[in-house]
Amino acid sequence: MADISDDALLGDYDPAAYARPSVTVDLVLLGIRRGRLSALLMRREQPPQAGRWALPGGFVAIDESLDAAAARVLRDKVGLDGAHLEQLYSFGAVDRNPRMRIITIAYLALLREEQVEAAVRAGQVAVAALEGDPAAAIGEDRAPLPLAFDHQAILTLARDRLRGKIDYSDLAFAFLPPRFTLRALQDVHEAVLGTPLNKPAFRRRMLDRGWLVATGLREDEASHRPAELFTLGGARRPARSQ
Amino acid sequence: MADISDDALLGDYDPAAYARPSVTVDLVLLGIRRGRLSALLMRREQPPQAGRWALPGGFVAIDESLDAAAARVLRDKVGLDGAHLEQLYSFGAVDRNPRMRIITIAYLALLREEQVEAAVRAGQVAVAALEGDPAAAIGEDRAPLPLAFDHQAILTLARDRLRGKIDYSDLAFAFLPPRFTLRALQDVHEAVLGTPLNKPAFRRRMLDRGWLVATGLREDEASHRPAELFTLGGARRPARSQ
DNA sequence: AAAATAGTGTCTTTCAGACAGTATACA
DNA sequence: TGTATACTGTCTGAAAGACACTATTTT
Repeated sequence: MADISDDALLGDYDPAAYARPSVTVDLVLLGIRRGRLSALLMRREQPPQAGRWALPGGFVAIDESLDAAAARVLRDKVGLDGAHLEQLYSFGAVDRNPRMRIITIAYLALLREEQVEAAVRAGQVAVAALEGDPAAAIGEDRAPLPLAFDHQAILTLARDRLRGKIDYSDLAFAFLPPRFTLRALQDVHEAVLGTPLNKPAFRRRMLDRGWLVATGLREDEASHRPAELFTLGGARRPARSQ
Repeated sequence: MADISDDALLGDYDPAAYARPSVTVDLVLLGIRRGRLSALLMRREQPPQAGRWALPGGFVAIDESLDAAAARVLRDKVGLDGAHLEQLYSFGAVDRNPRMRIITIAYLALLREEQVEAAVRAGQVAVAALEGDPAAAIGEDRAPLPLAFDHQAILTLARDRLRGKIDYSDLAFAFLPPRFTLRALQDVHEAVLGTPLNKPAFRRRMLDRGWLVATGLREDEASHRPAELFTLGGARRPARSQ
């Protein structure tokens, strides 16, 4: 290793002479399903770790950016387009994959309910609720899904990051259709945080923020007083960086 | 690219057959110097971008983790040990380095004043104050240092992340010696945020947090009433994830 | 009218900002 | 005693939690 530290970026050192790690992107696909924060996972059919559940991922090509690789995996492996995608964290433990050295850049992808259902119908992925600490993926039958590699740590970090940012960022809206009620917005916050919130305080906070635009329209299909529909509008700027 | 998306992580696909990006770590070394948030930079002596200023960095070896690579660069290139190191973000634009495809995982390194001075004395790095938006590196002569590659974007992100986390995390203490006064702690916050803070409110907040332990000792070398020295103690847990 | 949820008014508590005051060191 | 900074008491205003109340729709 000592050789590698010599002026690697400063001189005309040739890294081709050394073995390089492979680089992948992995996607943590999150959505709200039945009032719970849930993740989309793929079952591994091949070794290593066949039968375990994994984040959809793929190698980063030599001529594509990290963001482009994440968007490609979303499109080709999950069959979705246009979800909110943001980089989460990079994982590079030497033994995180037993076959070879792989460094992965994990991405957070936030899906609307309809996108979750579409991905499930396409049959590529399964949905699992995220519960506990560290976050476990709980299947429909309430049994935890065994996860491959270090993917439980990645899921846990994704959920914790989302929890940390939900209150001051516009991430919550990535889970919602263009028009939504304040109740639906609160449901998203509550699902992510895993705790109930005070209704008047929540409404005040959201409306005072100035991001929401009332449409004058109301939801239908309600067997009670319908709520007003809002859109995310105009001058929003996150109050803090991540 | 289509080939690469095929079951890359699921099958027994061989990534060795494809060209791989190189992977480096780059260190954003930050410290407080003369009341200003400042960064340590190295002057590039060789092309590409000779004469520009860059973050210290190095290739990630095949058998070392990302964190280990960052610690090695800190030790071998900067001559420091034991600074606070945390991963910041990964940069992977295809053309970020004109010579070859390099993906870099940027790390944030926070230094105490004595560490900044030691690194400068060792002669490997120069100090530059971070000002403006995007963050510019301002040298001793008030002239901005030209930065190499995408390192201005990395510096800006580092500063913004630090600003976002300083209030609810324990990052501020990484800039301080084991024993410090509340005034020194406030100076750190003010330097990072670039704005003055209310003294009574700051004291209340810090003390109510329960992280600080009064030592009963007082600073010396003051030509006025000496302040009490505190240490970072006991049960601290960040109020939020990043 | 009953049921159910939308939406609001208001009291209380908490906490930050402001500012003036007291305390304690050295010169 | 003067000066400089540490440290605190207290007022005010902004915002969150709690809770009860009114409003409006479907059945």
